[in-house]
Amino acid sequence: MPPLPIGNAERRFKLFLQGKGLRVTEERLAILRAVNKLSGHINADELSYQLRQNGVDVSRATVYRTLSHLVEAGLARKVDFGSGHANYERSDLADGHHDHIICTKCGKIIEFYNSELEDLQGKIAEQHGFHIVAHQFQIVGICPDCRTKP
Amino acid sequence: MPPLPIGNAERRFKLFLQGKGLRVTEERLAILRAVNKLSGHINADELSYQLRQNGVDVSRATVYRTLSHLVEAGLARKVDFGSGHANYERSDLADGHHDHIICTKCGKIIEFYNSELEDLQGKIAEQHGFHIVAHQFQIVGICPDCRTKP
DNA sequence: TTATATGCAAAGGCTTTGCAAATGT
DNA sequence: ACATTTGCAAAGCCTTTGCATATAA
Repeated sequence: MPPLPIGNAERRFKLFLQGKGLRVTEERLAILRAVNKLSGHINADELSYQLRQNGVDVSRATVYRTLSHLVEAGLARKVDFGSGHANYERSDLADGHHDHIICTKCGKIIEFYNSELEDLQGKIAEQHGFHIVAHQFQIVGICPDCRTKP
Repeated sequence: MPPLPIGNAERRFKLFLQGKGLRVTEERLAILRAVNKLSGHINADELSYQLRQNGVDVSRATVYRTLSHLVEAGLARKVDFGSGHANYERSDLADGHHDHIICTKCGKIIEFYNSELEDLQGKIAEQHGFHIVAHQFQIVGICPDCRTKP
């Protein structure tokens, strides 16, 4: 008998909410689903718009409040590209961690995972006596496309 | 005969300004000096306040405008810790590049330089065909002090 | 002299918050 | 039933901008 499908984001979110005495609302589930469908990044405004396109009408306030919960529940990550607004990405346990390369010309964002980097992070933290919580690594550069074009 | 003291920030800034047809004003020099005295980070508001303490009265608007110039001139770096406001640090050529470890408990920020990381950055960018402009690396964790205290 | 810089105050984004109405438990 | 959530609109931040005045070149 195969194990139940674990890592189910919806169930995890419900457990998280219930565990904190918070309520499982349609709005919260809709936002979770939208985030969970993401392959890249999104900001609160885009998320609001996308939900509305799908017939779900949630206020920006609720989007912001729910995104915070998702981050706290470990189901989303907040990433800051210095653009003036926060971006969010899905953080499925199966996805694992990744970092970003950003093109300054076209704004393209590429995700990558590099195990050497993960190891190095640990070494550096250790050297300074820190207990790691997370890290953020961003490379800013010019992508192949923009290098060949004017 | 020893060489002239090179890397003089004030002279560099003047050359930068003149080269762009911009003017060398007292306000701009005062802001440059304040940034150049920094050992850590500062945001626009703190910088404004600090200048005022020293008897220099510059508006926040000018502080923002000048910080942009300093960054463009390569004399300051803008760093984003996701705190909702931008931080700036001195970027003396002699200082070289460095990254940050941030304590989530007390907010302490430690700077470090790691050559392996610099190399790795190059490798990763190359793998994706990017031409590097810069990178940002931040480790978020709990510092030794906060680990021993409650 | 003349184009640029400054300061002020207003406007702009993004995000948070207070409150009454709606809703999950 | 009742505490929590939602939506709305207002308020809060940080940052940028328009415009008249001041100033470097």
